[in-house]
Amino acid sequence: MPASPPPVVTRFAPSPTGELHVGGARTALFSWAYARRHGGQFLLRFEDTDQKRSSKQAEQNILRDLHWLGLTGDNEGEGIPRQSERLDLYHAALAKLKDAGHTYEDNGAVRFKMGQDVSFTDAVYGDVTVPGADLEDFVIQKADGFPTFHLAVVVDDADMHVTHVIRGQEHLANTPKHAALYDALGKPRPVWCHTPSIMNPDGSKMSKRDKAKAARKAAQDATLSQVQDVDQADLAAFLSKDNDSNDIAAAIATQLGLQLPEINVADFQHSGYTPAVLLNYLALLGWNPGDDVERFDLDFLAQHFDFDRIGKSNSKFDRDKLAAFSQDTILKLSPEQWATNLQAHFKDRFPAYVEKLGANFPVFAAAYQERSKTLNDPSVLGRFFVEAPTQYNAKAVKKNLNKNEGEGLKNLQSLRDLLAQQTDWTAQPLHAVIDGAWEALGGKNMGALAQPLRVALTGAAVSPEIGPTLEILGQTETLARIDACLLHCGS
RNA sequence: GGCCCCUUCGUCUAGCCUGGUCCAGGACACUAGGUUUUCAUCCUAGUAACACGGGUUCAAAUCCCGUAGGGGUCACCA
Repeated sequence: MPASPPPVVTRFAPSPTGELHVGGARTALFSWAYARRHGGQFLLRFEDTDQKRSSKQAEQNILRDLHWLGLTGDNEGEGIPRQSERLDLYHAALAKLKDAGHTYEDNGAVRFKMGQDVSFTDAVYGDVTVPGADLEDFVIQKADGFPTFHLAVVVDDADMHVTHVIRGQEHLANTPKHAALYDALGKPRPVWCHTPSIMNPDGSKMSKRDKAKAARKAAQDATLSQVQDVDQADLAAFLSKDNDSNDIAAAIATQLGLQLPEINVADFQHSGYTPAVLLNYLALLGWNPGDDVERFDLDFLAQHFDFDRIGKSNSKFDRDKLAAFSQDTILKLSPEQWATNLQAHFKDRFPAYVEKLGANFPVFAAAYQERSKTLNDPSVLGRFFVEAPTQYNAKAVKKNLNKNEGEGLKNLQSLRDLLAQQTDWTAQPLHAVIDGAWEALGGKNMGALAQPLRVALTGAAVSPEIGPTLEILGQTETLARIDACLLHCGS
């Protein structure tokens, strides 16, 4: 009887040196999906052999973001392994390699001898052969006694019975080393699957340093010499590229009113994208199910994901398309669900709106369901609901108020009187009032009334439907804004 | 620079393995028109790509070679 193949085991093994970025998230997603597809296990592990840069905080943040995405490791229950806590394992492996004559010391570090040609098969890039002459002896144990990444991954993956290693393409060149290590250790090699990189629209690699880069450039362009809450020395260090602190980048962005590029999963959450949308878009960056299917969920991926449809070339991250996906899912939500989601997000991000809008929040939400690409959009588009206009767009005033000898202003004045008498301040009747007034005026276009009103209420000519807009604002505020506008714009 | 990898509309991609059904399909973006009280939604239509040069073949986006461009890697980082 032939031995049945070992159960599929994949893993996501980030180094806890920073936030989870989209590239990592996609790797995790692919690993998760492959394991699910084959009824296997998806494991997590922290690769913290870099003692200087690793932190527990980073571990927590990565886990938080993974969970937000809906990806959980099957070994979280028993505790996620940390390489720093498995030194015995590496030392044992090292001893074995040493005994077999595979290693030699080099200034306190230990190197592994290469020399033979190495061949392996990658699930995406196919057969790879590297001549021994191109392979250098490499360090497997640092002078501090810690294993290097190369030794640790191999030992851990073997120990955890990982059958499929899915990781970024930058590891392709490391793979001959890993293959040689598996062989020397007498362990079966896993299937390697290297994924292409995710790039910025300008073609550069999307990296966690992009935020620092953008902030630095903006600070230099603005010849910024001081930043609130940032120490002078730290700022100087940041500006001279001595560090890439995201905190400093964020402080600069706040001071300059700059929008930093979204790179990390948390950035996209912050910007008002939902996990389902991010995951869907990310999956499509480098993989596709064939056919012309683009919109799908985790279940679909768990049923259809496979390596053979992963592309070989790098792809650029297209925010417009992400936004379109997001808008699409918002449109498909029931009004109740949308209002619930939006309120939860606003409580967290824009509490002032929740406070000010009060019971009107669902009306506010409904007004912006068709107008939002993200959960953040209503905070920008609907700012006038919480802040009265302080100035009026000149073009809008000219077109909607002043034109035809102040026709708009006159209409606004008569509308004000009608609205002042209104008792039922809800969208439907309010709409009816304007509708009636328009007919009474014998106008051919309701805009003759609605547009002057919009200018008065928002300072410009854009708002949701006029009925809900009035309802949300409330009678007192509406009248006050009309008066302010008449005073300001009426000559 | 050495070694390795990649190259279809502006972008993500289908098609390539198993040449003909591809004067190349979908999506996002863009443009035009329609619906509409503004914006948006929605509907309709449209622009737009096989990097280049050689082969092989009756026939090439698909196979082969070369060139160019892009990416990765060459750490006691992962």
